[in-house]
Amino acid sequence: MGKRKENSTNLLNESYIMESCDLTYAICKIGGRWKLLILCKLENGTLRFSELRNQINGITERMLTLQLRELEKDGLVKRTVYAEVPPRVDYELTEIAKELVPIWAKLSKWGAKHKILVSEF
Amino acid sequence: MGKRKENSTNLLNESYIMESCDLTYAICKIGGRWKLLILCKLENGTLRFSELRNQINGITERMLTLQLRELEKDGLVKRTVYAEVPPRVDYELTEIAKELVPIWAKLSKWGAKHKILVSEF
DNA sequence: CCCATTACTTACAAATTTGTTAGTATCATA
DNA sequence: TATGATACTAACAAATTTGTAAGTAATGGG
Repeated sequence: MGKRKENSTNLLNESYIMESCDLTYAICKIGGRWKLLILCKLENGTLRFSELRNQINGITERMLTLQLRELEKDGLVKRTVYAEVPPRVDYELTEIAKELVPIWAKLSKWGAKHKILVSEF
Repeated sequence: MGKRKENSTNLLNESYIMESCDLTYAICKIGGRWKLLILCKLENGTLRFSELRNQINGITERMLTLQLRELEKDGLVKRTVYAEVPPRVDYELTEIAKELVPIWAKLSKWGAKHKILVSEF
């Protein structure tokens, strides 16, 4: 998000892990603080920047921008800019991201169940 | 992993997100740097601390300990200590974690596919 | 008594992520 | 000409995660 240091142990470890484990790779792509919330909001269709901002409690414009940029770079979100003033930018899920939706659904279900189980102990 | 500051915006945001999105909740539970690699190694059965350490390239004992502790606290891994010297500690997936295995498998597949697609552009 | 083994801890430092605050550009409209 | 709306960016600070290096306890074997 800021630039990362090249050749830090940290970065090397991350690279190694992403290479050696497709699962880690997958989850890294959606691992930012707000990414999943953003992706979930987009499940039902296109939204513009301000709509996302308003639907996600607590996110700052900076964070929203950063997370969207990464999602875009990673091919999960498509960004469309309209040449209007005031500006208008739309975001939507890519095909690749849509493939994830049914998997998310299961994970989400697991999360809900697990949340209860753990909080009950 | 170190203790977190109470009442930081960061922590509040995290709490909010975990509450409002089961998916984020789920993924947070497995989001540590080495957690998935650990969980994957345990898919085939019980391993002891040193076996995990040896099978995961680059992990330090500190990190392995920290991640295992969180996985244990979150109910994903079961820790069994034997009263032996030198010490012997076994780790295995819990039932809850095993429920995730088929989901991981799909995510992992997606990751593998996505990795290729993105690197090709 | 000394050493090796195993599964950790501890104190510290570096890297990374996240948050805060204050801008910026553009142009239609008042 | 000043204002407002929208989607950002920039500089900085705080919080959090990750890594480094050096221990520790207990006990069987030499």
